[in-house]
Amino acid sequence: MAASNEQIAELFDNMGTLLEMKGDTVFKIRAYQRAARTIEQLSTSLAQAVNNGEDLTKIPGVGKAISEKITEYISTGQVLAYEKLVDELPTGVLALKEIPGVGPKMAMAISQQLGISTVEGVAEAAADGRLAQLPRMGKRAAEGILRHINAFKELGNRTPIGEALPIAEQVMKVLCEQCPEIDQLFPVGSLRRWEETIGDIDLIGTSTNPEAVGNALAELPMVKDVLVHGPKKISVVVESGIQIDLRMAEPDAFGAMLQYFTGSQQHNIRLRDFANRQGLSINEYGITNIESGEVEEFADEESFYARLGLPWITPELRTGLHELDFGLENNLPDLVNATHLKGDLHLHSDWSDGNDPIELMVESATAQGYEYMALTDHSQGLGVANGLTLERLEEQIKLLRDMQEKYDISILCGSECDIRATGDMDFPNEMLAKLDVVVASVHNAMNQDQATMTARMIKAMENPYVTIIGHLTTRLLGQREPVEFDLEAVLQAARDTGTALEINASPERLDLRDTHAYRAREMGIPLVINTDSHHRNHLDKRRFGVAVARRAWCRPEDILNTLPKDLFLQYIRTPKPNRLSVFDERRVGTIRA
DNA sequence: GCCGTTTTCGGCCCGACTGTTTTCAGTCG
Repeated sequence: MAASNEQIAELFDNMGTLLEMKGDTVFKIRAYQRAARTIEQLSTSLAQAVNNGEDLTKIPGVGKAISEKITEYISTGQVLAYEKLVDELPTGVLALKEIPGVGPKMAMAISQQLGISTVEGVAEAAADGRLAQLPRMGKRAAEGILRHINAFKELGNRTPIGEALPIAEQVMKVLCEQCPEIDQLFPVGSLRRWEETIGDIDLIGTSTNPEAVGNALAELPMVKDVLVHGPKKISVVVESGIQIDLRMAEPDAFGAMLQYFTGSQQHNIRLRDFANRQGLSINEYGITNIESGEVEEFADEESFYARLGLPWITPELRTGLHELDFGLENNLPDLVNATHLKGDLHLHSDWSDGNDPIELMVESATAQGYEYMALTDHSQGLGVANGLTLERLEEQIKLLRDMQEKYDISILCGSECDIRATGDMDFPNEMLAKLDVVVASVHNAMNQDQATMTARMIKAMENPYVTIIGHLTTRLLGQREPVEFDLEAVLQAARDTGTALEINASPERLDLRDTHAYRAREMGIPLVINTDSHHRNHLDKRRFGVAVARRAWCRPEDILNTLPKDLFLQYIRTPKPNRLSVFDERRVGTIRA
């Protein structure tokens, strides 16, 4: 199994940390960290790039040295310079840095002076007083670390956006009720960028009485711990274990504050570097002319970016990878949003494992303003989900055709049909031919090796009746790893066969993920944003799928279910792969970076 | 270690907060 981009990114992350522990120059450390962040966001496989003999130094932040290390890792499975560093430093020291509040310096001190190499060991040393004996440590600092270890155990590192966003919305609502003097209050950070997982919930706001807002947050009933309580910044932990940071800003300088706290860190570093070259320096309060020392304030982000000669950049694109270059050329795409969607093509009813009767699902789709929807209950093979037999599916089709006359929305007959372990579909083609939409999904035999799984997926796409592949990788965020398959080969088959791929908006899936969707878009594969709703209230989870599409730089014309009804029906009624022409006609060019 | 509309050498984002400190290092984002 070739090294994945994630593994390579982790290696360079660790490399940076180890160099920091060793006391190497900060710029070298940053170079490794920057390369790690960039590699995480690549939409193509580095292993494949190396095998194709591509020039890796074209990747921003990757120069000669890092390029050689990537090649070494992919061809030999290790990097000698890294192994050497690991040997030089105390064992287990990397694990200690995982504790929030413990950085490289403290990890080294704990490791060298106390001989501790595990998180549990640190907890013991914090409890028995040894930790407090270290230089620049004390009782309070040791207590803080113990608290962090306990919180870390409870929740792990990051929270899926589907859990974090409702908490943020609830806290903001209660805070606004308690403090009527709040003028503005926004989520920022990874939440505003719609990342799939969230570290902390970051909020910023303006108020005529900012201190009162901070105090009110500390006093909220759901707050179980206050970590930091300064005049401008407050950090608390709420019951679910997630941390909330609140910063209060001056209204006249809100634009700079909003920009700064939205990040990402890499975006901000590149933006500040860009500003420096214009003789300007950026901080969260405004833009300073380095020569004159004059500070300009900005009430909104548009004017802030405009001062630097850039268009406003939507938060989903602020990764620090290509967005500044595209902005400079005024080439940023007009991204898809929820109002562009004209239908949802993956919905379950209580005929299989959904919660609600068909009528309620139809009404819910109508309430979203959709022109069409597909009911796609599970197929017979998925017994645990009460999958439909051939007979029940026939019955459902007849029912749906009869129901149609009562509704304006087009009700399409569909199935979420299992892709069997062999790559065969769970229903015979004679049955599939009677359906308008077939979403083909993997639900079992997920441990197949890469070659078998790849062949299985491609075989499914070669079926003339398969409209869409559902949740391609089958991952569950934080719970189940994606299945192993050759992404590039599968994407190529999707394009060749005229099979659409789903962006499953269910926040525990988000599958395709952003980088995969980015690559699929580049290859001209029709993408469908579906909610996979099992409840009438789940259709508005589309916002999570829309966010994935936006992070993948998708315009409305890159998304199949933005097609108006007539064109969409024309698409599904045209045989594969010729139906692609209906999709392609709307797309003028492709954004490549 | 990376990079170039000042540069192939000499720069490299910026500030808040904490705890242990009499001026600041470490961590975080």
